Amino acid sequence: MQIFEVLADPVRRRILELLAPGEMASGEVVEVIGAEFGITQAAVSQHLKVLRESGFATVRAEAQRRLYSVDVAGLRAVDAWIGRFRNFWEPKLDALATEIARGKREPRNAPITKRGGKRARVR
Amino acid sequence: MQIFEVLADPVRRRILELLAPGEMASGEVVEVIGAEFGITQAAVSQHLKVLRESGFATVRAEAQRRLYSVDVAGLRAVDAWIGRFRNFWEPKLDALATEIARGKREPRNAPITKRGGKRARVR
DNA sequence: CACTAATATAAACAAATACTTATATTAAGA
DNA sequence: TCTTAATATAAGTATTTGTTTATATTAGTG
Repeated sequence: MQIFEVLADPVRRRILELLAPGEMASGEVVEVIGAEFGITQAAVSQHLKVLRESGFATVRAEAQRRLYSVDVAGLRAVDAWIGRFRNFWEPKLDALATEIARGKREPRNAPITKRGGKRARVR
Repeated sequence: MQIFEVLADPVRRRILELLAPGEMASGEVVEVIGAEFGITQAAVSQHLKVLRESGFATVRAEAQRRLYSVDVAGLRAVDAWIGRFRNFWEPKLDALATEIARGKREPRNAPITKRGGKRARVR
């Protein structure tokens, strides 16, 4: 399953939120998710499997219990894709945008001459 | 459609990549996506509709053409959700991490004494 | 106005997937 | 070893959704 499809399901996103503070046993996840979404243990277990196999969660055994934790691999991959668009709302990091930002800052430093307004850069 | 489901489709993700450099006519998108994925104009048009209605793209008309652009709303929303986990792989932003970062900056200002190298901060 | 170009929409269908119930696995405890 | 606890897996089903073909819309052109 593709990483973006993994996050497409609200139950799986919620499970990741539950795991965020620290590891959690399958049973505890079943309780919370069961209460919130009204689905069975089997369904939750299948979601946990998806999270495991797609790099969003890891498990360790402790007796019969399975303790799940967040695996950053999947989340980082998603973040990396989004990151290619981040300069759209955070132009600071872009080289060109740095120049633009400097241009925008000029009016602040320049003495007020004749109401420059928007028509700077008249060639 | 939920924002994460929007990104779950590889065609829609690719369309957003195509729009990233700047606006693009529907027809151009159809050409590229059609070549890459082998789907029809109708299919692409429906994907564009999804992107529109979910806040990932905007359109403006120019004669019969529809020029699509990236809308950051959707992407920001996704980024915000991911952001809640970012401290897993970028602990810098954390309050505690800020202090650590300040500590790391010290050697830059401090005069070179005895080949500081990596072992500063020996308490 | 008839025709073409560019795009969107409708209807129908097939594949994917999130669920269910039922059962299997694995470990601890009497 | 029998039983219980905790979790996973199997099989079946219904819903969702991405696609296609066919048609509708909207704007320019002869």
